[in-house]
Amino acid sequence: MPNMKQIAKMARVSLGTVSHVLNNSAGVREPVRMRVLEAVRAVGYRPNQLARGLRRVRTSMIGMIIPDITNPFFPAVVRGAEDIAFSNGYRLILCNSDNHHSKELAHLNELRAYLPAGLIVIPSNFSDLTAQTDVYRRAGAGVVCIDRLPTNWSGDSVTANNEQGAYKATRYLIQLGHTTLATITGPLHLTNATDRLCGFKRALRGAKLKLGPEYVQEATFDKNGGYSKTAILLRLIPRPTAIFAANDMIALGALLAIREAGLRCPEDVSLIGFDDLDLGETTNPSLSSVSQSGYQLGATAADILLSRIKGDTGPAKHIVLGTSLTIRNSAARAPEIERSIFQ
Amino acid sequence: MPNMKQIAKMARVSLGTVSHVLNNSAGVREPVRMRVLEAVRAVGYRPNQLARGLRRVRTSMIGMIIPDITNPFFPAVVRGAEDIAFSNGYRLILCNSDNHHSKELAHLNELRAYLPAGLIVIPSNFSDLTAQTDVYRRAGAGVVCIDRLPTNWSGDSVTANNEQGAYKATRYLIQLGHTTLATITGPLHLTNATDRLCGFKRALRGAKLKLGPEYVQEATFDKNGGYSKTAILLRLIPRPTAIFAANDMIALGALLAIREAGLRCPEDVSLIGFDDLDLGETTNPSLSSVSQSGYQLGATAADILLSRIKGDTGPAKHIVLGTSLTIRNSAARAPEIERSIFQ
DNA sequence: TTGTAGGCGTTATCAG
DNA sequence: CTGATAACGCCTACAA
Repeated sequence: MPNMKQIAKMARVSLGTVSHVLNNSAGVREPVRMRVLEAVRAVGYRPNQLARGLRRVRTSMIGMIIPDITNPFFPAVVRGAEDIAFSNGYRLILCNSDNHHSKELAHLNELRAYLPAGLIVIPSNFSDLTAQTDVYRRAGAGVVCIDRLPTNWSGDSVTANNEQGAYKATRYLIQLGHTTLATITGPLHLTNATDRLCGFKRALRGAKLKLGPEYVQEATFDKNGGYSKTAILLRLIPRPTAIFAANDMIALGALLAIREAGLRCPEDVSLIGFDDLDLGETTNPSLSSVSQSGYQLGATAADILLSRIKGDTGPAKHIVLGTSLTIRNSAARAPEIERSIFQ
Repeated sequence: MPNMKQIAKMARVSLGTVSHVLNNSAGVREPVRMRVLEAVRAVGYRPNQLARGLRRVRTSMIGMIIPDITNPFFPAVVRGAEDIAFSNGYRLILCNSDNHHSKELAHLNELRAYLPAGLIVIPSNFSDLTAQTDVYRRAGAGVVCIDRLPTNWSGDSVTANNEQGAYKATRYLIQLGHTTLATITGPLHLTNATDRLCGFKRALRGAKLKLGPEYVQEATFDKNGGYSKTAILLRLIPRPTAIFAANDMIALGALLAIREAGLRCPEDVSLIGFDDLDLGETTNPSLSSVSQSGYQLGATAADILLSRIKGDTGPAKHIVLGTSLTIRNSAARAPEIERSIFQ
């Protein structure tokens, strides 16, 4: 690996001059500048990022901590962040927390040793991000929290408008004539789960519909969670004719449970998910879902982080991205009986 | 950020001693050792990875270059690699090449500046990895190539047994009574695509079945590719009664095309994919597919890389992972007519 | 067994 | 505008 000294010798200038042309840190005479650039090109020289980082006390790396890249919603988020980071000369160090706060903490601690310019994190369950990233903020590194927020988070954040998305979905179900609704929420210590529940409830209130607490089931954000809670919901009397699932994985499990109970979706039970994952297009029936852009989530977070890195010290930004309803075939008009009896 | 000097002062020893206990590079008396460790714990000291890397001319980072994290097969690969890397103290720098060799090259060049201990790469289309990673190998960094191999690759590699997987799938279709088969391959400059085609052909030869070249369609590894090529296949006379798709995304497109042609899967056309993605469980009909473990692919690559980093200088390893057939509902016995006419 | 000092490749400060 | 020179934090001969 060539280094600055060699470039300096080739260009017959001093070490300092090379540094100056590389960083535009001083006006260097054009002919000299060209000589240096020529040498750089000739040997394919690249500044050693370790030496640079050591000296500047900051690298061009961004730590990204997510629960699990294997969860179908997160790859797009990572991709969005990587695209923006890459095109600005930053690289992503990817870490999986498995939704476990102790693993998240381990990553947080070990990442510090690389002096990253900043962090983008989707907090784990029971994350104590606010306290744990204090070291970073004190060191001048930005921390952007996305998708869901830990309690007391007051730093930069990017989230989808979960409340609004859930509201849209629920209102759509109501407009289809459903009056006995149910929802399967995510873990309610996660803000995105509670926000979606709020949206669901607001739509119900708006339609003056009431429902007992047993029609709200809390589950993990996965297929199993959706499956087991749906089984419970389908045994209730009156049986719900429409279910709002807090994400598509839950909806997938719900679909399975509906089928196993000998019922049909959407004829007997309508279903709407959240996230609008690709797999929703190919299920049977295809899944109606609240659409949010994971890519945008990641890209926006990277944008904010870069602005912080460039020196923006303004107040915390809280970006909330819009959602839209993708209508496919998993929700239909309420069964006749329901409509005639209750309306 | 505390540094070694502070630890040395706290433990009342010299800087060198601290380094020795941290690296076990010299026998340090137990009481002194304890004093140092105590100080380390007290302030949460972590060796600065940049300084360490600069000095050692090698970091604990592994560069991972993949086509696109958004492709549903790759997250598992990344996860497998990350798990093994993490538990050995290594971190992953993730890069997306978008299957473009120039972007791959850019990543290759820029990653060098971080002095990664090694590289794990899924080569892009028309990759010239062999030449481009020469610098790395000369610098003593390992490079492991996975999933598909560029031409002339002679270094470490981990791939699935694509030929065998395709053979199993095709033989299964033949055993179901199909005699007019077709396949949609991936881009044939990719080794995994050609290997799968070879397996398909071997099974045909084994059953003494012949088929014209128009029954082999080359497509990109995605839904669109599968859709358009299936449309072509379905217009052939005699129409194929079974299609082996080189991956699940292609199969998904095929499913769509079959449905649009007014045909039923599997009654009119049987279908088998490759990769066994999660989404295959929820399609209608659910997708039979050749199963390969992306996680294992990534984890094995990381294992090999770590052994190289630890000094293994043995001959290149070529690990080939097994495949299995996951049977669901997209393939059925050949239609009666076909069986009676041709058998 | 412990301590000392040089240098890894940069950047930044400060003379000239 | 250009060129020495001193850190940055760590590792490793080598000396004690």
